Amino acid sequence: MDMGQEDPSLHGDQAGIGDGAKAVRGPGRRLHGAIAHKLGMAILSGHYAPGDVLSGEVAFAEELDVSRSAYREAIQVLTAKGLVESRPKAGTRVLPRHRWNLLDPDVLGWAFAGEPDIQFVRDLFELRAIVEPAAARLAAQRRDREDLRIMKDALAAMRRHTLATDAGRAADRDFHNAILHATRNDALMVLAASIGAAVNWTTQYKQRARALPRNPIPDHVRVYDAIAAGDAAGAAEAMGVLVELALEDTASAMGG
Amino acid sequence: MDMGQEDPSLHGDQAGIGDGAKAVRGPGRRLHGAIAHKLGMAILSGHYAPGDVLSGEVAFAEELDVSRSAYREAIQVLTAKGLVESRPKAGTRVLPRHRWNLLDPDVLGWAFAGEPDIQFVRDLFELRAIVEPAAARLAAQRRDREDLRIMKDALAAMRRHTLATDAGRAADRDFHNAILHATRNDALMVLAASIGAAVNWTTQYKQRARALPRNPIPDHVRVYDAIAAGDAAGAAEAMGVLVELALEDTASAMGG
DNA sequence: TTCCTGCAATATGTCGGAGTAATTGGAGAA
DNA sequence: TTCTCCAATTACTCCGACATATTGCAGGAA
Repeated sequence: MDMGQEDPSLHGDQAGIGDGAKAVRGPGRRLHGAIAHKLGMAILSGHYAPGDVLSGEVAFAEELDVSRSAYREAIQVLTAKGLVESRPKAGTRVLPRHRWNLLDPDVLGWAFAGEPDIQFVRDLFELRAIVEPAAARLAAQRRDREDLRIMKDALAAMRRHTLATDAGRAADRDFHNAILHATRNDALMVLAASIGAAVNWTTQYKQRARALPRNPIPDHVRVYDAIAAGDAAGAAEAMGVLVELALEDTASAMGG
Repeated sequence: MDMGQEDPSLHGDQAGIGDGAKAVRGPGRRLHGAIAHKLGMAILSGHYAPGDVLSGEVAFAEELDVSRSAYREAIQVLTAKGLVESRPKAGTRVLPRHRWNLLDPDVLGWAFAGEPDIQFVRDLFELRAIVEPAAARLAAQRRDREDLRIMKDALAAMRRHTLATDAGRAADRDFHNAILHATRNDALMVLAASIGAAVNWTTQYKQRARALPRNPIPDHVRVYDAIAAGDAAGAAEAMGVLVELALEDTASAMGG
């Protein structure tokens, strides 16, 4: 998924997408992947609107200074994610938004790479507020001893490092992932992991905007205790509180 | 799982992925799309297991009787959906299941193309049972007059045609889509639409397995009435009943 | 022996050009 | 005006060559 680590140098957002393509290409990232990344961000950021055509294969590939092969492979990636559609004689057009695979990890990453759309962030939090408490409920019913051990360890790590550090945020992810794993539901795991990764990206904003407004540990402990006790309703409610808090913090940090 | 190396001499109707590629290619479907479709189904059906390598670009492309370009574009599609990963010198390997974008519409389609995995179907229904009632709750709070009109029309069409006909099923989809649209949440819309499309695919089994075990219209009406009345809790509960019923029908039809 | 360094083999990645197929839009006829 | 057909444009496919990166082995040092 690779949520980004975008190259700050490409923020020169002139009229043309052209040139600078190779500058985006990080180590280990293939050329067509870089092109897809660039075009995906350009579409998600609104630089290209639905209905716009990406002027001809040859012209565009030449403008980006890459071969048609690399350009076409990038387009296949975008097509696979429902962002564009190519037809002979018509060119490749940006599809209407409702065709986009908004829950695709890469698409989410592109959406949050630039200035994320406020409404979309709210939608995601709303979905999270639906899914995560339900996940906690299932986890409370299905967790085993091993699940609880992992959660406990993650909680301890969170206490040690706090959410201000990378290690602390990693522990936070581990905790939530352990809950998802305890649901024994692959679809739920994939969904929550995608949303969580994208939304946690906004946590960086939150941390940057102001000091931690509240100690999140007690809320996490409450979730853990409910899951450990097998209290389904309690786990769902405690997790609901957690998501609600995250929403408030993010909203205030983004000026909502 | 050893599908990788095949003796090129046996060109009969072996279980190999090779040949027949062009036969799959329907009108309007591009060659690389057909390849991706074929390989995607082969992976989702377990023909290739996670960790298996798709033996060399050149060899595989030749086996499929397509050019390397077409094969590579297909691989990019699968890569974009998290099914495989290609590295120089190492080949393209099937990724572990937790990396797959299970909620991608195409991936869902491939998963349900053959014999869908029972556990996965249950996971999806569980997720549906979480998401759809929540969607109905939001719809009850946010619907406008236009939304209600569309739902009403769809309901009338369902009554006329019944779920045994294509027109009836289309009306059913319209009804549920109208509810999703009324939530004003794009992420929720995309998610529920994907799951619904995949799960409704199993409806075909259901219809084939036995006659409609129960008239679904009254349950739909109950959902509509609650949404129209702005009764959030009632809408969620009524929708929960609807999903539960669909689960029971599908489970019994699949030999659960 | 064990570990590290460097070289070479191999498969993926990228390139550019040639040829095919399909859709579109207009010319021409009814 | 409407329909049919043709031709131009564009994406699609194929091919052969080169670039690049990773792997694994060979050889030397500790």
